[in-house]
Amino acid sequence: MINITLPDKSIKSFENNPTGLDVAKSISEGFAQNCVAMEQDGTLVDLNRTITKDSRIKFITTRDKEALEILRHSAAHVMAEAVTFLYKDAKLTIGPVVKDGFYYDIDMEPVSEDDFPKIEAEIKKIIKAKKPFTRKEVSKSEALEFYKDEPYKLELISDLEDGTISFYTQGNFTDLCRGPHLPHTGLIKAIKLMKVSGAYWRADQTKAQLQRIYGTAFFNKKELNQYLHLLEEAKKRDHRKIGMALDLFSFHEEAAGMPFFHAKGMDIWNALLEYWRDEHKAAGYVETKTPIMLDRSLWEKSGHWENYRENMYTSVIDKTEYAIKPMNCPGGMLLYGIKPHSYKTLPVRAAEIGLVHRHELSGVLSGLFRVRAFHQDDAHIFMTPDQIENEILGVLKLVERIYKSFGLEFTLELSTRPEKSIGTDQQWERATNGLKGALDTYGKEYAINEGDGAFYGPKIDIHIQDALGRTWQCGTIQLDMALPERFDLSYIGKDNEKHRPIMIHRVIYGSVERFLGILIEHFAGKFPLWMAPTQAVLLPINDELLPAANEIKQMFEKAGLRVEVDGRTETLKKKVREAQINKIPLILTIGEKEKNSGTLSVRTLDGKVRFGIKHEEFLNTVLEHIRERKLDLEIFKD
RNA sequence: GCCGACGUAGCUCAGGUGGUAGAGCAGCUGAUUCGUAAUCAUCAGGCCAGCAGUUCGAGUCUGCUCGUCGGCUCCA
Repeated sequence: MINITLPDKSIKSFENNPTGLDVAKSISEGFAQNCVAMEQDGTLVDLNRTITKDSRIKFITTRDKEALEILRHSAAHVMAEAVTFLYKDAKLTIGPVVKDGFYYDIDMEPVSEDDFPKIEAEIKKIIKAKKPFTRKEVSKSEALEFYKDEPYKLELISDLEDGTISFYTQGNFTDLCRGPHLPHTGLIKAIKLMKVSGAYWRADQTKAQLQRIYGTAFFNKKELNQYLHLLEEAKKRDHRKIGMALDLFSFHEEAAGMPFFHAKGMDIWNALLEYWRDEHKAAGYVETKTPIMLDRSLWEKSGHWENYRENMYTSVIDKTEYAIKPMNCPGGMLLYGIKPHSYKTLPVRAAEIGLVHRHELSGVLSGLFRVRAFHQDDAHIFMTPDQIENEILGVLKLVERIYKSFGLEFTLELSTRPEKSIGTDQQWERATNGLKGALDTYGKEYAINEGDGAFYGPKIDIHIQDALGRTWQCGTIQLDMALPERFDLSYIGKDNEKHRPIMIHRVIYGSVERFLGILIEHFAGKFPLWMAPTQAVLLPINDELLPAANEIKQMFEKAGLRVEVDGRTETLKKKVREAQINKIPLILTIGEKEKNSGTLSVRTLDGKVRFGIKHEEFLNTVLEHIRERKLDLEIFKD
């Protein structure tokens, strides 16, 4: 007699040892069909495992998050079967589940995406056959014997404990695997191979080059199509494409990884920084600027020469060695050090839009997202220990204001002391508690990454979520216990003694370049009015109206708008079309009627047209919209 | 840096197996003067990323360099 306890605390009893599937079926046939695995006393196992003792069972259905991982893991096995069937010499290595699907690293002849249809056809056959996955536990010696011709598997097995090794078989294909798996291959309703790339065995360049085949799988076609649609949407929004199309920036061979900003790109840039300065001034920051090239001795003092040398550009002039700054902090330390400080004048909040250069590996460069020269919206805050909590709280509030103003949601992560670190236990405790205290007071949920902090202090990372639901780490607040020490910074306390200030580095945009790239994709190039490079374009209906359009342009420019006139002798249709494609928020048409009545017809990017808007009304509405940095594209409401 | 793919007009792309380059859009010029997503015609535009090599002959084949794109963290 076996008693099964279900999550709702109900108990089901069975005469003979049931499988998980039997239990699921006893609930209902329909329910059983949606089950992919189960948790037996908290351990994830196969649904077709026989239950031999009283257990707590929780079923994993296709709706659970774990189910997708199991599905994709099974899909990886199916792909491996297909590949080994088609390529007899292929040697399997590992095939894990990743964020958007799965991959399998295989030692085989190079394949390309052209080979996918062939492999996918084989995969479809395997799925159609509804082959059951069966688990077999084997001894280490059995496993080694089974894989005597598979060097990678032998290496994997040799790292495993005897008694913990299991094989999974579907049809004629067996793979070393911890499991669990789907009941059978037929449950993989939607699978697609995505791409191939090279990868090294154990990510080691000295080892064999493997073929990494990426795929993804879902429980139904609809979800797969949604995922593919998202990828397409992301592709359309690619900031590199939009940046080119809207004439915002470019890259040149003469300076790989270092963006050139065009006039229109600079309009956005300036709008971003103007906003940033407004917020920082209001939050009690001062703005500073330090040189981009500093003497080697400074980098030795800061520790960068020792730890960051391979990423730094250097130059020798007059026998003196300089390094171009990869970070702003050492310069910031010098600024703090130029005069004595008192506890009365702390905290010091010194911001700097610092241009930094880092020699990133050539293969990792990617548009504005990964560059070699970029601006950090840095700030160094120097404070007394009892100011930590309040200062961090202040940064968190500023972060919230700024991200919210772009319509970006965000999440927080606290990273604590890593194994390799400097400082005393007491220092770390005080610093970490300061960050925690601020986070708790702030009140938003946060995750904790134990041991993920920098060697010089704990940190809070801020992840933003864009309009497509993708996440990016931009902001970070790092407490630094090393640099004040290395630069011997101090302040005079109430006791008239010298004390070491606490220092944090923090960025909110992170890299201005990268943040701009994220915003391009977030807004799909349709920037809110206050950021848009060209805010309004005037379209005279015929050449006679061109002088009138130019007059209005001058008036609007005086009022502070970025306005253009499209004075070409083209049809209105064409000029409207191009203005729409260029994503200009306000498309203003001027014909005889408008000229005579001092009005405009206003078309916004949503395609709506409003006629007969007086110049004054237009300016009032638009200037207010800009002043308040509103996000909606529908600028005029009915 | 490593692996793979790619690099042709300002942009998007065609150019089997080698025989000194083509389209659409953009641009110029002309006609059209037009009411909310493409008016018509004409013209011009290229050291085929760069450097070597094979060849009578290279956009096409080979090697190298530069650049771009996708990977290189996810451990059966």
